[in-house]
Amino acid sequence: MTVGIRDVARAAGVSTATVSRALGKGPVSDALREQVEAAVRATGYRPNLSARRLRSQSAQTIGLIVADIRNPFFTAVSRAVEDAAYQAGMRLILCNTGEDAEREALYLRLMQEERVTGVVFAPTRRTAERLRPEDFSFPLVLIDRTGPPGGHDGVVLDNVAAGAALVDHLVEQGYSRISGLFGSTSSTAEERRDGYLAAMRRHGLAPQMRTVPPEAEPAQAEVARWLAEPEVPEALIVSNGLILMGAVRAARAAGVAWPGGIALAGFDNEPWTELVEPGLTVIEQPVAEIGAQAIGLLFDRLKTPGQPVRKVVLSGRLIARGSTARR
Amino acid sequence: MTVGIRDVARAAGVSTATVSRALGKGPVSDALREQVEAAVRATGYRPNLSARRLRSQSAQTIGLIVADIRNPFFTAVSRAVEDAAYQAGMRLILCNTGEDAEREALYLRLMQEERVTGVVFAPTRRTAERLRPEDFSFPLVLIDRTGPPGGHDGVVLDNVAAGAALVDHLVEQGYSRISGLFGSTSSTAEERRDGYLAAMRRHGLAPQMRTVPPEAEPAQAEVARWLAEPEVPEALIVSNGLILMGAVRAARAAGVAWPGGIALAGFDNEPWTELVEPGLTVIEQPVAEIGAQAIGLLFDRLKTPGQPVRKVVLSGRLIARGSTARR
DNA sequence: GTCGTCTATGAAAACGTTTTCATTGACCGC
DNA sequence: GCGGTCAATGAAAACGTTTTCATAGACGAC
Repeated sequence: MTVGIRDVARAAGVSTATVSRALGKGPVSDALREQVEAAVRATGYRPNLSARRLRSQSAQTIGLIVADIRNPFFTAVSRAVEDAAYQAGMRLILCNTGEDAEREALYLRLMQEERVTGVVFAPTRRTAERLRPEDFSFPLVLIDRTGPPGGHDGVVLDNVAAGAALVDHLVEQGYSRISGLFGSTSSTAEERRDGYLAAMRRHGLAPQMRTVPPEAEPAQAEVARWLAEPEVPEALIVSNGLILMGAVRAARAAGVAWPGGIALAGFDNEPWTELVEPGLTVIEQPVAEIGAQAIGLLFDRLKTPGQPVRKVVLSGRLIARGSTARR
Repeated sequence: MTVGIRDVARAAGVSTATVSRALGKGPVSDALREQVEAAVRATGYRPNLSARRLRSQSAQTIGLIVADIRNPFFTAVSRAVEDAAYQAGMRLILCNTGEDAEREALYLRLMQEERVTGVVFAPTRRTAERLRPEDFSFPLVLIDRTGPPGGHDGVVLDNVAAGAALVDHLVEQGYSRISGLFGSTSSTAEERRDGYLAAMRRHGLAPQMRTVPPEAEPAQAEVARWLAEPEVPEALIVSNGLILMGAVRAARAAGVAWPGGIALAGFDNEPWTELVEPGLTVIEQPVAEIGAQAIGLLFDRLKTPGQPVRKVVLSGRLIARGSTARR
């Protein structure tokens, strides 16, 4: 039989109200608090969180919905969000959508049913467009991906600048036939593409772009096809870490070797990008900062709901390695 | 104002009991079910999961407690567990302990308070030893790490065999001065070490081992120190993917090059182990199978609680790559 | 000494569901 | 036609807490 607060109350010779107050922060005399704590130890009482949430109407829980936890970018951000949440005494529910709009809707509905305190969400472009604040009874903070302006608070990388920075770097290193391979589902990939495009125009170069589902396998297949065509680019910019991995595999399979092979640059400074020869040039994202800022925005909004919508834009950092060595 | 089941009932002109039955699988006439569904749509009703769990005494939730979600082994297992759980209509709570016994205790307590249906857990050795079934009101399935025999159901790799297989492989490739670097917190690392030891003895070779916290940085530091000593091993076997990464970094930093450098072999067939030259020899774990089996054991125990304790032992697969090329 | 204010405590209501129990009416076998 | 079984439904209890409201006593001001 499970032991409830009434069992503790009986054991301590007090009312359930007093037990509740002693365990929380209500006003209780030291003597009784002592008795209650002893009774809790004696009975092995564990509060029932469902009952507590139901009565107090506060879940002390935040939801985190990301595309794919296997993407190290999201793994890292999750850790930061988790740390910040637990610091604040909140629990975390983590969900993977696999970039699938249906599952996104499913999980958002779940969050409503859990009556969560707030949600941090990396939506696909399609979902981001239809996200209306009035549909949610909790604050929603978008990360990595952005919605229509003025909708929700958000934390994003300065993707346009980052995309342009990669082009500038490659031009500086002596490349001119620079192509781009971008993810098809997120606004983030679009912005990186916009940065790429703008920089290419600025340098008077002809852009050449393709689009692919943002995962390793499709990217590998696409790059393999590309490398088999007559006109192979001198350099390739890709829009995330998984696509970068696919590109490296395809290049390896096609026998491309460095130095002298096709130049490669991408996003996310994952550990392996340094280890794979000759080292991959990437834009490093401030992952911990992104997670921390997201929680910060969430708590701010809980405190002052009427506040104007804020978007925090963080800068990436270019890490140049051998894969973009001077031509 | 939040809309509850009584609002729906009023809108549909029925009792709350009928609404509950219509939404669940109770016996309701088609006409009323129709009315209720219309009322739900009209009111935008979303059930309150806390209330539902409280009354029905069933959380439909399973907990997953792992050491570190950044370890790709756990990332992969988590995905498998999550898929299986959602398939069965259960939600998942994911927790990171960072190999810290205190946080393990904290999260186990949390699981009690959430009144979860069951828990899948990768404990540190220290916690595994004190894990007593009678302390938990839900089934607990251990993965990757094992507890004292007969305590809890579990799914593990055949670590002894895997450790030995790496030694056999290296001997076959012509190595004899084979050292081992093992994680300090898990029973898994111990078993791999036992396999290493047994195989070394069987081959009449002198074992040489060190121990390190199972993360990349400490491993890198230890290997760097090791490489600076007068007696450098010909080959190094390490006990998990993070340690392997540390070892590779240290070797790179020390200017070790392949072929001819120190041979390296480890665990976990992560994507980058193939990409980093000359390819790393590893034991691949059946990660999806591990997750699926864990959920399977959990559900079996829920169905027949009295059942004897089962331990599923899965075999790893040796993937030979350039890092252990013939000497 | 009386009144008012404050603090600690207990009794009971409330949170939003599901489930039990009772009721109604329909249908069936005789 | 009558008792009996069955299905659908509603009223109300129950789940385990927190919170509101009331009460009793202690204390201070006058």
